[in-house]
Amino acid sequence: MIDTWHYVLAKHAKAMCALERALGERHGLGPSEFEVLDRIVHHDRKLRLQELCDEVHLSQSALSRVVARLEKAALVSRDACSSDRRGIFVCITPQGRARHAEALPTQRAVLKEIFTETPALTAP
Amino acid sequence: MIDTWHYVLAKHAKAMCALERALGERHGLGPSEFEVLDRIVHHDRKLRLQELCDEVHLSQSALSRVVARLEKAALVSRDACSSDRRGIFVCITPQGRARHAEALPTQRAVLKEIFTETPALTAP
DNA sequence: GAAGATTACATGCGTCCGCATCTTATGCAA
DNA sequence: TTGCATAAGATGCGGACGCATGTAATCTTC
Repeated sequence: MIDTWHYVLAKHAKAMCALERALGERHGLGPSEFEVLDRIVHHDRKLRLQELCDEVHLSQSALSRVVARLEKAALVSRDACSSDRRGIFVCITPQGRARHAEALPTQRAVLKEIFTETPALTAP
Repeated sequence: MIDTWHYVLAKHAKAMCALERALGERHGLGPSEFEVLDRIVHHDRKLRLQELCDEVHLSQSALSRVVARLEKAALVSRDACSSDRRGIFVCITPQGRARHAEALPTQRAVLKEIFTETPALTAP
Protein backbone atom coordinates (compact mmCIF):
# COMPACT_ATOMS: atom_id res chain seq x y z
CA MET A 1 0.00 0.00 0.00
CA ILE A 2 2.84 2.29 0.82
CA ASP A 3 4.34 0.97 -2.40
CA THR A 4 1.26 2.11 -4.28
CA TRP A 5 1.68 5.55 -2.78
CA HIS A 6 5.31 5.69 -3.84
CA TYR A 7 4.31 4.56 -7.29
CA VAL A 8 1.73 7.32 -7.49
CA LEU A 9 4.21 9.91 -6.25
CA ALA A 10 6.87 8.84 -8.71
CA LYS A 11 4.63 8.63 -11.74
CA HIS A 12 2.86 11.85 -10.91
CA ALA A 13 6.09 13.77 -10.49
CA LYS A 14 7.65 12.41 -13.64
CA ALA A 15 4.56 12.78 -15.78
CA MET A 16 3.68 16.25 -14.55
CA CYS A 17 7.18 17.49 -15.15
CA ALA A 18 7.33 15.97 -18.62
CA LEU A 19 3.86 17.23 -19.54
CA GLU A 20 4.66 20.70 -18.34
CA ARG A 21 7.71 20.79 -20.55
CA ALA A 22 6.21 19.17 -23.62
CA LEU A 23 2.86 20.96 -23.57
CA GLY A 24 4.47 24.26 -22.62
CA GLU A 25 7.20 24.28 -25.22
CA ARG A 26 5.26 22.82 -28.13
CA HIS A 27 1.80 24.23 -27.53
CA GLY A 28 2.00 26.99 -24.96
CA LEU A 29 -0.22 25.16 -22.53
CA GLY A 30 0.21 24.16 -18.92
CA PRO A 31 -1.07 20.80 -17.69
CA SER A 32 -4.06 22.43 -16.01
CA GLU A 33 -4.96 24.39 -19.11
CA PHE A 34 -4.77 21.26 -21.21
CA GLU A 35 -6.81 19.31 -18.72
CA VAL A 36 -9.61 21.86 -18.81
CA LEU A 37 -9.69 21.94 -22.60
CA ASP A 38 -9.62 18.17 -22.63
CA ARG A 39 -12.60 17.88 -20.30
CA ILE A 40 -14.65 20.27 -22.39
CA VAL A 41 -13.77 18.49 -25.62
CA HIS A 42 -14.57 15.19 -24.00
CA HIS A 43 -18.04 16.34 -23.01
CA ASP A 44 -18.45 18.17 -26.28
CA ARG A 45 -20.57 20.91 -24.78
CA LYS A 46 -20.24 24.00 -22.70
CA LEU A 47 -19.79 23.30 -19.01
CA ARG A 48 -20.49 25.21 -15.87
CA LEU A 49 -17.44 26.14 -13.89
CA GLN A 50 -18.72 24.03 -11.07
CA GLU A 51 -19.07 20.99 -13.28
CA LEU A 52 -15.47 21.37 -14.34
CA CYS A 53 -14.51 21.69 -10.72
CA ASP A 54 -15.67 18.12 -10.11
CA GLU A 55 -13.55 16.77 -12.93
CA VAL A 56 -10.22 18.50 -12.66
CA HIS A 57 -8.25 18.21 -9.49
CA LEU A 58 -8.10 21.89 -8.72
CA SER A 59 -9.64 24.15 -6.17
CA GLN A 60 -12.45 26.37 -7.33
CA SER A 61 -10.19 29.40 -7.20
CA ALA A 62 -7.44 27.75 -9.20
CA LEU A 63 -9.94 26.66 -11.81
CA SER A 64 -11.31 30.16 -12.02
CA ARG A 65 -7.86 31.44 -12.83
CA VAL A 66 -7.09 28.69 -15.32
CA VAL A 67 -10.25 29.62 -17.19
CA ALA A 68 -9.23 33.28 -17.03
CA ARG A 69 -5.88 32.40 -18.62
CA LEU A 70 -7.57 30.32 -21.29
CA GLU A 71 -9.96 33.12 -22.02
CA LYS A 72 -7.13 35.61 -22.35
CA ALA A 73 -5.56 33.23 -24.85
CA ALA A 74 -8.91 33.08 -26.67
CA LEU A 75 -9.12 29.33 -26.24
CA VAL A 76 -12.37 29.46 -24.31
CA SER A 77 -15.05 32.05 -23.71
CA ARG A 78 -17.06 32.71 -20.60
CA ASP A 79 -20.72 32.87 -21.42
CA ALA A 80 -23.42 34.05 -19.09
CA CYS A 81 -25.85 31.47 -17.81
CA SER A 82 -29.32 32.86 -18.29
CA SER A 83 -31.07 30.44 -15.97
CA ASP A 84 -28.75 31.21 -13.06
CA ARG A 85 -27.03 34.51 -13.40
CA ARG A 86 -24.43 33.61 -10.82
CA GLY A 87 -23.11 30.87 -13.07
CA ILE A 88 -20.97 31.02 -16.17
CA PHE A 89 -20.58 28.60 -19.00
CA VAL A 90 -17.12 27.83 -20.23
CA CYS A 91 -17.24 27.38 -24.00
CA ILE A 92 -14.33 26.18 -26.09
CA THR A 93 -13.52 28.33 -29.11
CA PRO A 94 -12.44 27.01 -32.50
CA GLN A 95 -8.88 28.03 -31.63
CA GLY A 96 -9.21 26.16 -28.35
CA ARG A 97 -10.44 23.09 -30.14
CA ALA A 98 -7.57 23.29 -32.59
CA ARG A 99 -5.01 23.80 -29.86
CA HIS A 100 -6.35 20.82 -27.98
CA ALA A 101 -6.29 18.67 -31.10
CA GLU A 102 -2.67 19.52 -31.73
CA ALA A 103 -1.66 19.01 -28.10
CA LEU A 104 -3.46 15.72 -27.56
CA PRO A 105 -0.92 13.55 -29.40
CA THR A 106 1.85 15.19 -27.39
CA GLN A 107 0.12 14.33 -24.15
CA ARG A 108 -0.52 10.76 -25.24
CA ALA A 109 3.07 10.32 -26.30
CA VAL A 110 4.42 11.59 -23.02
CA LEU A 111 2.12 9.38 -20.99
CA LYS A 112 2.86 6.34 -23.09
CA GLU A 113 6.56 6.94 -22.62
CA ILE A 114 6.18 7.14 -18.86
CA PHE A 115 3.64 4.43 -18.23
CA THR A 116 5.25 1.78 -20.35
CA GLU A 117 8.84 2.21 -19.22
CA THR A 118 8.29 0.36 -15.96
CA PRO A 119 6.59 -3.00 -15.53
CA ALA A 120 3.43 -2.52 -13.56
CA LEU A 121 1.80 -2.01 -10.27
CA THR A 122 0.25 -4.57 -8.04
CA ALA A 123 -3.26 -3.56 -7.21
CA PRO A 124 -3.58 -1.70 -3.90
CA MET B 1 -3.14 3.75 -19.95
CA ILE B 2 -4.98 7.01 -19.88
CA ASP B 3 -6.99 5.41 -17.12
CA THR B 4 -3.84 4.79 -15.18
CA TRP B 5 -2.96 8.44 -15.54
CA HIS B 6 -6.35 9.51 -14.30
CA TYR B 7 -6.01 7.11 -11.40
CA VAL B 8 -2.63 8.63 -10.53
CA LEU B 9 -4.00 12.14 -10.80
CA ALA B 10 -7.00 11.39 -8.61
CA LYS B 11 -5.14 9.52 -5.91
CA HIS B 12 -2.32 12.01 -5.85
CA ALA B 13 -4.65 14.96 -5.50
CA LYS B 14 -6.76 13.36 -2.82
CA ALA B 15 -3.85 11.97 -0.85
CA MET B 16 -1.75 15.11 -1.03
CA CYS B 17 -4.63 17.25 0.10
CA ALA B 18 -5.49 14.92 2.98
CA LEU B 19 -1.86 14.56 4.02
CA GLU B 20 -1.33 18.27 3.96
CA ARG B 21 -4.29 18.76 6.26
CA ALA B 22 -3.59 15.88 8.62
CA LEU B 23 0.14 16.32 8.93
CA GLY B 24 -0.14 20.08 9.10
CA GLU B 25 -2.84 20.27 11.73
CA ARG B 26 -1.69 17.45 13.95
CA HIS B 27 2.08 17.66 13.60
CA GLY B 28 3.00 20.95 12.01
CA LEU B 29 4.57 19.28 9.01
CA GLY B 30 4.03 19.62 5.29
CA PRO B 31 4.10 16.56 3.05
CA SER B 32 7.55 17.45 1.78
CA GLU B 33 8.91 17.95 5.27
CA PHE B 34 7.52 14.62 6.35
CA GLU B 35 8.89 12.91 3.29
CA VAL B 36 12.40 14.18 3.97
CA LEU B 37 12.29 13.10 7.60
CA ASP B 38 10.93 9.75 6.50
CA ARG B 39 13.73 9.16 4.05
CA ILE B 40 16.37 9.94 6.64
CA VAL B 41 14.74 7.70 9.24
CA HIS B 42 14.43 4.97 6.66
CA HIS B 43 18.13 5.09 5.86
CA ASP B 44 18.98 5.60 9.51
CA ARG B 45 22.00 7.74 8.77
CA LYS B 46 22.86 11.23 7.73
CA LEU B 47 22.40 11.84 4.04
CA ARG B 48 23.91 14.23 1.58
CA LEU B 49 21.47 16.71 0.13
CA GLN B 50 22.10 15.22 -3.26
CA GLU B 51 21.24 11.73 -2.06
CA LEU B 52 17.93 13.03 -0.75
CA CYS B 53 17.34 14.71 -4.07
CA ASP B 54 17.24 11.32 -5.76
CA GLU B 55 14.63 10.03 -3.35
CA VAL B 56 12.15 12.81 -2.93
CA HIS B 57 10.36 14.17 -5.94
CA LEU B 58 11.53 17.73 -5.58
CA SER B 59 13.90 19.97 -7.42
CA GLN B 60 17.23 20.59 -5.81
CA SER B 61 16.21 24.11 -4.93
CA ALA B 62 12.95 23.04 -3.36
CA LEU B 63 14.76 20.41 -1.31
CA SER B 64 17.25 22.99 -0.16
CA ARG B 65 14.41 25.08 1.17
CA VAL B 66 12.60 22.17 2.79
CA VAL B 67 15.79 21.34 4.68
CA ALA B 68 16.12 24.99 5.65
CA ARG B 69 12.60 24.92 7.10
CA LEU B 70 13.30 21.68 8.94
CA GLU B 71 16.48 23.13 10.34
CA LYS B 72 14.67 26.22 11.54
CA ALA B 73 12.23 23.91 13.32
CA ALA B 74 15.21 22.07 14.83
CA LEU B 75 14.12 18.79 13.29
CA VAL B 76 17.32 18.35 11.32
CA SER B 77 20.76 19.90 11.36
CA ARG B 78 23.02 20.71 8.47
CA ASP B 79 26.46 19.34 9.11
CA ALA B 80 29.52 20.13 7.10
CA CYS B 81 30.97 17.34 5.03
CA SER B 82 34.68 17.20 5.74
CA SER B 83 35.59 15.13 2.70
CA ASP B 84 33.85 17.48 0.28
CA ARG B 85 33.38 20.92 1.71
CA ARG B 86 30.76 21.78 -0.88
CA GLY B 87 28.50 19.10 0.51
CA ILE B 88 26.04 19.16 3.37
CA PHE B 89 24.97 16.30 5.55
CA VAL B 90 21.38 16.43 6.69
CA CYS B 91 21.17 14.88 10.16
CA ILE B 92 17.93 14.22 11.94
CA THR B 93 17.76 15.51 15.50
CA PRO B 94 16.09 13.70 18.41
CA GLN B 95 13.16 16.09 18.07
CA GLY B 96 13.00 15.30 14.37
CA ARG B 97 12.98 11.61 15.08
CA ALA B 98 10.23 12.06 17.64
CA ARG B 99 8.16 14.20 15.32
CA HIS B 100 8.49 11.64 12.58
CA ALA B 101 7.52 8.83 14.92
CA GLU B 102 4.39 10.66 15.96
CA ALA B 103 3.47 11.63 12.41
CA LEU B 104 4.04 8.25 10.81
CA PRO B 105 0.79 6.67 12.06
CA THR B 106 -1.10 9.68 10.78
CA GLN B 107 0.39 9.28 7.34
CA ARG B 108 -0.31 5.57 7.28
CA ALA B 109 -3.88 6.09 8.36
CA VAL B 110 -4.52 8.70 5.67
CA LEU B 111 -3.02 6.53 2.96
CA LYS B 112 -4.89 3.45 4.11
CA GLU B 113 -8.11 5.41 4.04
CA ILE B 114 -7.48 6.58 0.50
CA PHE B 115 -6.02 3.47 -1.06
CA THR B 116 -8.55 1.04 0.27
CA GLU B 117 -11.70 3.00 -0.50
CA THR B 118 -11.62 2.15 -4.20
CA PRO B 119 -11.15 -1.30 -5.70
CA ALA B 120 -7.91 -1.41 -7.56
CA LEU B 121 -6.00 -0.53 -10.65
CA THR B 122 -5.31 -2.71 -13.59
CA ALA B 123 -1.62 -2.74 -14.30
CA PRO B 124 -0.56 -0.21 -16.94
C1' DG C 1 50.24 24.63 -9.73
C1' DA C 2 47.26 27.79 -12.48
C1' DA C 3 42.96 28.24 -15.50
C1' DG C 4 38.88 26.64 -16.87
C1' DA C 5 35.20 23.20 -16.42
C1' DT C 6 32.22 20.99 -13.31
C1' DT C 7 29.72 19.96 -9.02
C1' DA C 8 27.09 21.07 -4.61
C1' DC C 9 24.24 23.85 -2.58
C1' DA C 10 21.86 28.63 -1.99
C1' DT C 11 18.94 32.26 -3.70
C1' DG C 12 16.27 35.81 -6.75
C1' DC C 13 12.34 35.60 -9.39
C1' DG C 14 8.12 34.47 -11.49
C1' DT C 15 4.19 31.21 -11.50
C1' DC C 16 0.58 28.45 -9.70
C1' DC C 17 -1.84 26.79 -6.01
C1' DG C 18 -5.17 26.69 -1.81
C1' DC C 19 -7.49 29.23 1.84
C1' DA C 20 -10.13 32.84 3.25
C1' DT C 21 -13.05 36.31 1.91
C1' DC C 22 -15.73 39.36 -1.17
C1' DT C 23 -19.52 40.21 -4.45
C1' DT C 24 -23.56 39.09 -6.63
C1' DA C 25 -27.51 36.11 -7.28
C1' DT C 26 -30.76 32.67 -5.66
C1' DG C 27 -33.90 30.43 -2.33
C1' DC C 28 -36.64 30.26 1.64
C1' DA C 29 -39.27 31.88 5.57
C1' DA C 30 -41.92 35.27 8.03
C1' DT D 1 -42.03 41.97 0.09
C1' DT D 2 -38.32 41.83 3.22
C1' DG D 3 -34.63 39.68 5.47
C1' DC D 4 -31.32 36.18 6.12
C1' DA D 5 -28.95 31.90 4.86
C1' DT D 6 -26.76 29.74 1.04
C1' DA D 7 -24.44 29.09 -3.60
C1' DA D 8 -21.39 30.56 -7.76
C1' DG D 9 -17.67 32.58 -9.02
C1' DA D 10 -13.72 36.26 -8.39
C1' DT D 11 -9.86 37.93 -5.84
C1' DG D 12 -6.24 39.27 -2.03
C1' DC D 13 -2.80 36.94 0.15
C1' DG D 14 0.79 33.92 1.52
C1' DG D 15 3.25 29.63 0.62
C1' DA D 16 5.73 26.23 -2.18
C1' DC D 17 7.51 25.09 -6.35
C1' DG D 18 10.85 25.13 -10.60
C1' DC D 19 14.11 27.59 -13.46
C1' DA D 20 17.94 30.25 -13.92
C1' DT D 21 21.75 31.90 -11.74
C1' DG D 22 25.16 32.90 -8.00
C1' DT D 23 28.89 31.30 -4.85
C1' DA D 24 32.21 28.29 -3.31
C1' DA D 25 34.79 23.93 -3.66
C1' DT D 26 36.66 20.21 -6.45
C1' DC D 27 38.43 18.11 -10.62
C1' DT D 28 41.01 18.23 -15.00
C1' DT D 29 44.30 19.44 -18.19
C1' DC D 30 48.26 21.42 -19.32
